[in-house]
Parts: sequence; C-alpha cells; structure tokens
Amino acid sequence: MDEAARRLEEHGHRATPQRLAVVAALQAQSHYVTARDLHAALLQAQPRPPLGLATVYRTLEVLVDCGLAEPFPQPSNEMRYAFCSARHHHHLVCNSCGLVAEVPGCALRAVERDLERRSHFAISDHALTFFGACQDCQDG
Amino acid sequence: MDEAARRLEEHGHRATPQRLAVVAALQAQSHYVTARDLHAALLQAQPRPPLGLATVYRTLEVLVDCGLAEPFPQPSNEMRYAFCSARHHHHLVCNSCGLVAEVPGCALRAVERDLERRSHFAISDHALTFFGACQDCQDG
DNA sequence: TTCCATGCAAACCGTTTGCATCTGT
DNA sequence: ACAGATGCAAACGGTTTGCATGGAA
Repeated sequence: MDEAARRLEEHGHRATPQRLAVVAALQAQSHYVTARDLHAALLQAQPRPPLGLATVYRTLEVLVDCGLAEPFPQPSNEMRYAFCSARHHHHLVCNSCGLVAEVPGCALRAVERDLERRSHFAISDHALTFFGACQDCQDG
Repeated sequence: MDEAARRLEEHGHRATPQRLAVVAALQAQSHYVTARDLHAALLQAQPRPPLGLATVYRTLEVLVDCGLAEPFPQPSNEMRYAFCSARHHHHLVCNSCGLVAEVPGCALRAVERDLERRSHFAISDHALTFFGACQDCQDG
C-alpha cells in the first residue's frame, strides 16, 4: 500500500487518504467494478466522512494514469475498473459474474512482429481479453 | 448487399431501405465511426427524406446482433462501430487516425486451450485488438 | 390488419465540471 | 501560504425511450 503512495507521488499526484482508500477498495475486489460500485463499497466500509462520487471518478482517472488501475469500457456505456499490477498481462473475464483474473505474460510478440510485416502498421500495443465462464459459474 | 438483407432476415429483422443504407454507409468507412458520424455521412449522401439519429442507433444494435457490425467501446464513453465480415478475425486500429483493418484468421486457439487448463475457465470467446500507427500516420 | 420500423423530442444516466472549502507539503 | 484535492450539485452528452405515424408482409 505504501507502494501505491509511492506510485502516486512518482506521477506527481498527492497520496491523500481518499485516494489510498480507493486503491485499497479496488484491490479488494475480485470482480471488475464501476465507479458507483466502488463508491458504495467505500461508504459501507466507512460512512463518515462521506467520500464523494466525483472523487472516486477523479481518483480512478489518476490511478489509470499511474498504471494502478485498468479501465474496461463496457458495451453498456459504463466503465469498469480492475486493480492492475505493474507487469504486462491479459485478463480473463467471466461472462456470467464478472470475475476478473490476470493472465501473466504474453505470447503475442511473435504474432505482432509478423503482423507488422504484413500490414505495415507500427504496432505499439494490444488489448486481449478472454471471455468465458469461471469455475464457479460452470458449476451453477 | 443482398447478403446483408439475407443476414438481417435470417435473424428476424426486416431489410428496410434505412437499414440497408446504414449497412452500405458503414461498409464504406475505412475508419471505425460513431453513430453520429454515420448519421452525418448518411444525411450528406442523401439529405431527404432525413434519416433519424435514433434509427441509426437502433440499426447498429440490429447489425451487431446479426454480426454485420462490431462495436468498439471507447475510453471516452462513446461507441464506435466497424463493418464486420462473417469469419473470425481481429482488428488493427490506428491510434492516430482511427483506421481499422481486419486481420484474418486467429492464432490463439492453442493459447486458449493452454489457458483453460491453467485457469479452469471455460473460454468461449476473446477480443484482441492491436493498436499502433498505420502507414500513413507513420509518415506524417 | 397486424406488427415491426421510423422520426422526433424528451427522458435517462454515467460522467464531468464549477466553485467554495479544505488539506497536504 | 499555495497548489492541489474534495464535496456537493448542476451541467453535459451520448444513448435510449415514448408515442404517434408509416410501411411491409
């Protein structure tokens, strides 16, 4: 958690209690969440002083800037966020319950290299997400 | 284009002139576009009778259902759409100008198989998009 | 003649912003 | 002290919806 404070300050942001609370709440989630979800969780854990929804939005923006959160634009026009470790990785998202798991590493560098030759794009990044049913949702 | 009509009716939707116009306009785009972009292009091509923006939104929903369009949720909370061929493919998106190119085929089946064993997910789908600079934008 | 589609405008809702106040450095 | 952060509420903007009209099967 000091790690988070360090990362914030490295990026020129203050490590306020509110921001650290948002980081902690985000990291505690096993599923990706909306700003509203996070706000509700924060209020339930600590009703006073009341943390504003706008602060959650502003903090999430800061966290994305620091690489502490990854935004997942949803087809339903809302944004969901997951806590994000530093290294490159992909995500496994359960279609049923929204559980998110990290997939460490990446096997796509060779694919990118080949694609660059064929398409004449200079590829700088990629987004890869796998969708399916997590173990619990398969049982149900 | 009859192909589009066939696909619409297969999915229980009527192939109205408005819908076919939206399909044609979408297919004519080299970049992914918003509903508003498409609406503007349609009005410019044929100002009367004026096609409503709501119709564009409703049609895009239908096209996604038919697999004729692929939605790209944007970080900025707007949705962009690209015409979509039938077979499985991925996309190359230019970060600079929004040009979209299809990448036919898929090299991820083996990756998925391996991931299923390790994660206990039942993977049903994946979304993979490469970002970079297209040839024109590299020159500029 | 019935049901689906369209057009228009109003409603919706997630997100952003203005502004006064507070706080960390 | 001062730049940055917060809280509240109002504004914003992309998308959806209600409803009357129009058109295809």
